[in-house]
Amino acid sequence: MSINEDVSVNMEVTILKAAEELFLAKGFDLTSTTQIAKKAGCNQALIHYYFRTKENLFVKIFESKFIEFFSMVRPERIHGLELHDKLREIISAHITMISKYPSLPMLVINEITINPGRFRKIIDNVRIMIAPLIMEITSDLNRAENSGSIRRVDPFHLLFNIVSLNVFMFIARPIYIQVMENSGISYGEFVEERKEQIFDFVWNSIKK
Amino acid sequence: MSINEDVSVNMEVTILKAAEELFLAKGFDLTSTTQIAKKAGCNQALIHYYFRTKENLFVKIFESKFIEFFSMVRPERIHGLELHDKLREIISAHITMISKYPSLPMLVINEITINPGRFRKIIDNVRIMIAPLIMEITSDLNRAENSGSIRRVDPFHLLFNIVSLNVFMFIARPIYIQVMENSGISYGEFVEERKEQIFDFVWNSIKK
DNA sequence: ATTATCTATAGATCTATAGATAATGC
DNA sequence: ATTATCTATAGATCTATAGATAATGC
Repeated sequence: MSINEDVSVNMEVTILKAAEELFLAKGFDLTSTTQIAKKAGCNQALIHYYFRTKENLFVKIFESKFIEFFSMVRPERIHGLELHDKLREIISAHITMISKYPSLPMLVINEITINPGRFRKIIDNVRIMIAPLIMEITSDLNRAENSGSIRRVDPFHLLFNIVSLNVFMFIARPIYIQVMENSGISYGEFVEERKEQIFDFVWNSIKK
Repeated sequence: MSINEDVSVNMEVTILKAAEELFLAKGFDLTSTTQIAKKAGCNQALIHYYFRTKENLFVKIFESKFIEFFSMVRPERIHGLELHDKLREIISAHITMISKYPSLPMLVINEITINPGRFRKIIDNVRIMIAPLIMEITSDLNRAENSGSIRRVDPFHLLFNIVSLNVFMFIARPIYIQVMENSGISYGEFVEERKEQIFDFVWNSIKK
């Protein structure tokens, strides 16, 4: 049960790891400092010694995961590509990125539902980080449209479609697992399959 | 605050209404019987008099919403239609259906995440209810494929795509509202717009 | 000396029940 | 008499803090 048996390691870090695991799996409200302490292998008071409040600990983890998550977005890598390859690359990279923290989308949505405003700062940052990507795609779409290689599409709806397709499978994972339980195909295989399927679906929809 | 000032009305029903509103908005764990009692305008013990446990009350509401939700699926209405119109109709009806309880998808996913197995019975029912719809769509797709009006598509992935597109906007509603807050377009308008956009996106993807 | 860790506990929930009182149906 | 509603409270959390003890760095 305890995350780290090696006493020589910093207990502050051990607590962070234990808390991360629990917060990602169950969210803020359903995780207790008692559970975190048990998993980290210390007593509950030590958590407050290092982080003062449960909220502090949560925000620390939440922000660091968020930054790590969005720092995976590397728009440079896709710069020179054709629209076709660029979209394939974006979809695949986005799904790979979420795969690393499959419960993060759900956590973000839940926490924003429970406490909108708490993450305004974070949302603003995300908006700033993804703005250039959106601008680039928009102008790519316009160019492709004018050259006649794709039909006329609304960039906002196209991006919303892609995000819906990419994220939903992670949100619905527990249902998928229950419904598909003896279908012989694992969840990881399904995710890989979706990368191609989603790209094909998107590309067939916009190409002329 | 209290849901029903009319004393002549059955308090059992008033409690159910108050509980429904709170459970749908915040889920099982974040709703307390104390809050339900406050909203219903009675004391907390009365809830246990009528429903014995909080869990009983929750399951009662959850199951009734689930049944109401899926009873809106009326596959007869789309029977005679061409694939093109049938898909348009299914997408529009599905979105309308969710619009009535926009927080239900989130609730279902959260509860299944927290307690998989608790809703096995319900999931089995859903599987049985939607099976004929899936069969029908599958054979329609095969027919359209053979007649050359659409390209070859995997029915499972197509349906998963449609569900992703239809449901995600409701799941992500709190984020959408925060991000789009002064964009001038209301959430309801956005949902209406999505009905057309999703259908066009889907149809363009599969048509030949 | 300072920092890390523990024990103990206050104060705030929350669910569920026991038992008293009020309202209703014969 | 029966059913509906209330008050009071037990017992189980949970977060946060105070204060004691153990470990570490000079």
